[in-house]
Amino acid sequence: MKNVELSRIFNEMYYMLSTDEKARFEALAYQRAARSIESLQDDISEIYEKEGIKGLMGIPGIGKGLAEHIQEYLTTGKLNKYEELKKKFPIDFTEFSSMEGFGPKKAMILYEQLGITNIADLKKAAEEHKIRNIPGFGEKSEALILKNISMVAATGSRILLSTGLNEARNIVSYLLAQKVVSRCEIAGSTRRMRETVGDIDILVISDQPGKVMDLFTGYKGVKSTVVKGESKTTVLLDIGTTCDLRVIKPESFGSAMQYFTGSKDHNIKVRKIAIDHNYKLNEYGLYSGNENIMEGKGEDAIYRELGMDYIPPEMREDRGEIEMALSHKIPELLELSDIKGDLHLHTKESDGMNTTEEMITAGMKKHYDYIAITNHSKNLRIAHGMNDDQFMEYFKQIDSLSDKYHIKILKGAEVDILKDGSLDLDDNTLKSMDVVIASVHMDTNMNTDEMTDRVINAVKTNLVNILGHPTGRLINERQPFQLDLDEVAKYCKEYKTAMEINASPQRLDLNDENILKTSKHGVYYSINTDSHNIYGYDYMELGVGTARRGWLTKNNVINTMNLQDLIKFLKK
DNA sequence: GCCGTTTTCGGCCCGACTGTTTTCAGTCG
Repeated sequence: MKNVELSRIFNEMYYMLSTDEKARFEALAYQRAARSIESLQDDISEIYEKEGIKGLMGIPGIGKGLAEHIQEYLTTGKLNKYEELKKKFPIDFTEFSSMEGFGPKKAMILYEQLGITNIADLKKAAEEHKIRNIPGFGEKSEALILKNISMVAATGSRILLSTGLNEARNIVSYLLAQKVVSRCEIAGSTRRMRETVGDIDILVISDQPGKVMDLFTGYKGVKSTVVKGESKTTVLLDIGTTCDLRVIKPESFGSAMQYFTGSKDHNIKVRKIAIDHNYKLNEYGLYSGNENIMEGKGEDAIYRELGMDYIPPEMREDRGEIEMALSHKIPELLELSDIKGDLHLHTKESDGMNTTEEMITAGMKKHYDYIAITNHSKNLRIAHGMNDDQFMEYFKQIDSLSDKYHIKILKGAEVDILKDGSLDLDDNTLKSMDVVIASVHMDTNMNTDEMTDRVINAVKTNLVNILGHPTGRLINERQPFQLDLDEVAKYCKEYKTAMEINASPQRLDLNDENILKTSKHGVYYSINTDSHNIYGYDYMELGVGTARRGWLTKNNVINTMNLQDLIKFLKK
């Protein structure tokens, strides 16, 4: 996959071009292209092979010029313009970009004056006090450079949504408990339920901004303070991400929520629509001349005033939702409260931590109508997978528990899809179950054709109700399998196999992009937590958030059905 | 370099914070 390389190269070209004021818009074009390619799910070389230059130009932010650059890189392995720029600026901009407060202009000045090309050089020069004498720099910026270099080590990559969401909620509770804020809300990518969080955004209303900021920087999870002002303060948290707190005036709260929820691309487009309506939209309000016509109103009023449907935060990524809102076609998205059961759970019998009864009791606390116990099959020895006899024996135990609890317990398995696409248990065993999840766990290094055939063969057994974590990816840890999801989705639709939206924090698989892609085929989904203990049930909200990012309504999701309809669906 | 219901040129979001300045440039989101 050349996507990562290309987005890194374009990003570096953005920095190099940014050093020249005349080229700043060209630079921005490279940055947009880098972001676009980074978020692209499909392999860019495949797009080029299938559709050529035209296909590349279909990617947002890629025009003729950049498409030709991509073509050059894909066919020759090099990009001339990049090599030329690199000769002129032998600076490691990619490394510098991980450093706060140090952009292309400063990097350029220090390269010209001191020959600094990377963070190690920069650290040495700062320690030797060579930077304070450069015009435009001083003692403070020298100290800040050293501080920010030490923070590069402390700040990891983007953290998982579950981590960010928990910490954001902790901070909100902490601030509300201090009685100096009258309102406190999470914004940013956490509110949009992005699978990873780069920084946490929190907005408050308070008439004592100074006090709020003092309390905030004193929060127990704060490692250090990055910037501190009356309206905005940024801290670095122990969990390895930064958190911005903004104090907002009550009359601007709605527009601030809209503004700071983002995404950036979504906001830029909404703001252009505001301009078309002769308004000016910013974080303080929607202005007609000098009058804020949104004063005191919620963010939904902004969308309505611009002739749009309200757009739920999870959809705000500029992936077509603005056009949908303008034509009043925003779907009624699935809600957490629509979920009537969890269909992927493990117990002590395979690799779970809790007993069957403990898992049942925990499921009842969620007020579910049904749950499915789905332990691993024998192929997965490391997870104590069970063989046919063990499953049949175990199901007797479940039957004996069924009368004791007022919740339907569905008997199932998470059966391995073996290398050739066959399933790891006898057909008769599988036929006796209420729910069969089939997943790939081993032999994952196959090419696209092999893996696609393997998964399709499993679906074609007509014994599979749910395709478990379809791409196998682990966020920040493991790449997805090479798999043609369009082909797989077609067969899932034909054989009434739901695709799983696995809600475990490090999986979220299918992800939003893949849901958008596969839902075109009219396929069903099942949102499951894959819980290995009683606490795992809480991850359902992450799965629902991901489904909402994929624009799903409750009609697409089988575990919103009542028990009767679900059983009918599972019988095919 | 991209883009288009202002469409092949002329725009490209805009305000807060910081440090080095004495009125502003750089960076960030």
